[in-house]
Amino acid sequence: MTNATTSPNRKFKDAVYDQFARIGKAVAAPKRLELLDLLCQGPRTVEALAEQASLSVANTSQHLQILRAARLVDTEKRGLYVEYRLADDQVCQFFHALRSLAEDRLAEVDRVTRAYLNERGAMDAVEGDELLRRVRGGEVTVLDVRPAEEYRAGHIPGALSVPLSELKKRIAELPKRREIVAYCRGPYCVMAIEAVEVLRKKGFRAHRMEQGVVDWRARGWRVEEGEEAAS
Amino acid sequence: MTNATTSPNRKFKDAVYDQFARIGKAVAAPKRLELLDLLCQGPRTVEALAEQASLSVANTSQHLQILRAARLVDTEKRGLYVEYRLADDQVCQFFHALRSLAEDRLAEVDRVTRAYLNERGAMDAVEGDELLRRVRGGEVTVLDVRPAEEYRAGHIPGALSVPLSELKKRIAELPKRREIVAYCRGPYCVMAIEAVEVLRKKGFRAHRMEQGVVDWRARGWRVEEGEEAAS
DNA sequence: GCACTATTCAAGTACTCGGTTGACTGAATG
DNA sequence: CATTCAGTCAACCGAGTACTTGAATAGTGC
Repeated sequence: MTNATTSPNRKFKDAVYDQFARIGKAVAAPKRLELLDLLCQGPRTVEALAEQASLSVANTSQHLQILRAARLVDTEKRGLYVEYRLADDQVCQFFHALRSLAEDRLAEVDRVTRAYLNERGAMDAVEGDELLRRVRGGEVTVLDVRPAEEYRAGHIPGALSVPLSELKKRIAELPKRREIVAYCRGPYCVMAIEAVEVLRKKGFRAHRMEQGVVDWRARGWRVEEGEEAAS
Repeated sequence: MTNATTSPNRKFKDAVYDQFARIGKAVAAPKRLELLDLLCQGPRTVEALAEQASLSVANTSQHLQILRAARLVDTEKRGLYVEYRLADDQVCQFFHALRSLAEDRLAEVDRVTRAYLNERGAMDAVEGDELLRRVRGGEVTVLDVRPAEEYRAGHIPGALSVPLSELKKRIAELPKRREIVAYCRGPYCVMAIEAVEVLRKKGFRAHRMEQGVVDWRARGWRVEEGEEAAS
């Protein structure tokens, strides 16, 4: 079949697919996918990434260097810190293509999330597009419960920034009568779930929106940057 | 930081990213990417895949089972053979997203292909969109040099099926005056390159089109199926 | 039944990968 | 100038992976 000395065609193909596999290998580890997901929300330091992905700093650094070797992320030295960011918007899109491929093809993804939501006490069914419509129409108070930096890097127009960690302190600021919709990083981020739990306990009418800023942007809708208007 | 007993949030996230990584792991091996690429052209038996990817049958079977476990491919028993096919069109799209990410981000891909083309004797620069326009306009004779089954599974409208293996025999069928454009599986498939070499040696005006059927379809253009009209 | 074929399974080996630990670099800060 | 802090590097271990070889499991045709 293939003779002992591999043909130049074969060599070429092997070389090309080896290159493609560099991308594949980079996204073959769950923790690297988690890091990519976080970086889709905006740039971050190694330490921040390590904490948010529950990794040691050394380990995080190594994963990031693998991602950098695959040219998926870039670094920038900012004073004492090293800031990691996605190398290109295409990377974020690719991550989301991978994610939705997994959602569509692997029934386990759905199973796992359902199990988790059940365990947390039967979250109501997400209302999907109807909820999005009301958010867009400004019919509800929209809460961005992510850390303030991520809000600054981009948020849904009109959303208030109330990081989950500050929610209890600042709960008095929120309008009691109006319906509240909380969102965070996306469908697999649990901050909005917790926020809704807190809000409901205090008597608010609160819902969780699965979509994050990235999904919002993917639909071609406008994303606002910077601080919110002074209240 | 994270206490000994991992929080349920962490467990959930780990479980979710583990699932995503199943897709990642599936595309982490160059040979599996090559198999996926081949399957993008149409269904095939294990043996055919093994031969075209220069793998042993047993090894091919194992790779295919990994792809199947990730739900990227499906099997169908056809008499004595097992036919493997992509589980969904989304898989093909995902493969192409990965490929173009690699092309855009990894300079090595370009370097490797240039080196190969040079070695083969300075292929002329591909003319890209201008060539595509002429192909669409029917201004040239279009040659599909892939094996006949692949032609049948889908080809560029109006293209003639002349598998590379039969080209020398059937070269008399081709119109001598008209310009010929040959295509095969895509930019990293070498059959069209070889076809053009043969044609030029025989005095034809021949060019290679980088794009394959998949790229054609990705642009939203019509793809024809089945045999060519009797000549 | 029998031989034949396409594919899969099982076991073994060399290699790679993820993660830990601890030392190291290089830029502020006292 | 020593200290502190963010991040990286190096060495190591256990688990996993790609590929080979040889046996086992279907279907087909006689």
